[in-house]
Amino acid sequence: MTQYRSDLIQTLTARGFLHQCTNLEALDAKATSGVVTAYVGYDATADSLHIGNLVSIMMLRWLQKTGHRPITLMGGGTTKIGDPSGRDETRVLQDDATINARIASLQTAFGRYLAYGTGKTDALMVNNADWLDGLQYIPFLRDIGRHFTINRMLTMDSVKLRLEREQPLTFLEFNYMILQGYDFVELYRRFGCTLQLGGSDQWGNIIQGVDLGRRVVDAELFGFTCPLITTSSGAKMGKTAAGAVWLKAERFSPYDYYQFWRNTEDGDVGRFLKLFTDLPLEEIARLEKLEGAEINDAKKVLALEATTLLHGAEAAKDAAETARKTFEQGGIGDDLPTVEISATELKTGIPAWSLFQRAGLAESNGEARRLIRGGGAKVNDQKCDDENVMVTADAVVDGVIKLSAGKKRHAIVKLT
RNA sequence: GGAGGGAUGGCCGAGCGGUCAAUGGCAGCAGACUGUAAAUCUGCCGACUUAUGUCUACGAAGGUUCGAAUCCUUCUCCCUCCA
Repeated sequence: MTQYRSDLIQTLTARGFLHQCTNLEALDAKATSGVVTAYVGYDATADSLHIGNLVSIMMLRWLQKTGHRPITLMGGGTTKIGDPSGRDETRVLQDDATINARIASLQTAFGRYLAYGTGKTDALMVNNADWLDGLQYIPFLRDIGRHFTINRMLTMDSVKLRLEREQPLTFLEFNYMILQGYDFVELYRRFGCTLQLGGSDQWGNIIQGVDLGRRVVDAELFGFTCPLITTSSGAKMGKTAAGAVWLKAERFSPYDYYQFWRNTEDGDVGRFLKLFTDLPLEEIARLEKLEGAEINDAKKVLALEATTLLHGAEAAKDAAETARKTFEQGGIGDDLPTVEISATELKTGIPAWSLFQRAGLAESNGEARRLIRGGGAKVNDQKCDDENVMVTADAVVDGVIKLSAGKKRHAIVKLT
């Protein structure tokens, strides 16, 4: 492997973050000689970040750890346009209020990974609505628009794919890459930002910014992308039973988050440890050597470390403990999802199917019935094969009833 | 502006008057095997206290018919060709 001089590039490459870079040698040299300011843009497409955003956040984290300054750019302006990259359809347009509420909600997650402040390497939070909202059409076209050729834009993947698939691409969306390019230049002007990080799908957009920088401000800007993270079986990461893996605790509990990492496929453990934890590479190398059932230990480390980063040591430990109790001892952990049922209601008895639905283990009563018929349901670890059986106060053990759907999904019913 | 074609369940995609809650594939859930892994095999996969029952659903609204995802009319959106 090539040796790089800067801690930054050394770390990013060794940990598997590098996919493409516009000029790696020059960036390496620059990172050796001083503080590099770099940014990643996040559009407010939801009120929480998800696992797909995590790789880029980890890149910013390493950037800061190796003595540079990260900027998290909130797409208050660009969200109003909608990035066509990787999409067959136009995104639904959101109004200002929604976008601003989402941005506010996103910001908390970043604080877990980056240290914000006013110091030399403290992270900055910036919103591109600050400069995009006030743009004037004609001056913008003349100053910035003239540097973009349609010829070039048509060759961009995001555009090309849409056209090839005969899906409509609106003029609004067509402008997205211009605005993202302009963001880069604006961040250079305001903060001396010379590097944009992002996922490999952002390469085209990033390149536009780099080109624009050379033309408009005569500066060499750098682009650096990380690979799109998929599991070794090729599935896109971040999809689970419950949908996307969100970073917000209200949408995806620390326990679920822990379990998500705990269930990593064997072949991904080493790669994920490098990308999603702070563990030193020597330690990871040791864990990677584990084979067979022992690799579960590596998965536990991965789960604990990743959860600690996002939700804190306390919550991570609780999640790990709950998982240990639930899976290794067949007991009940405190972090399991809980439903409260009144004691009087239980006295008369509740049908099993209804209980599973209310505990969130099935989305509808019908699904709960199917679960029970299929033999996947357990009450207090006893197989429940009659959907109509009444669960009464007799089932209460130590004040709770434990429900299981399959081997991995559990919930507890508490009396009130 | 003119002429054609299309819109089906989370996605892809059959069906073209009854037997259609709608073939198939993907995704998902459960079971078996395991290591809370992968692969494989099996079952399930609109809702309703489950019922040879009811309701909702094949872009939207009307209509024809004993009966419509399927036929007709209007509307909306998309695609292709011509101008």
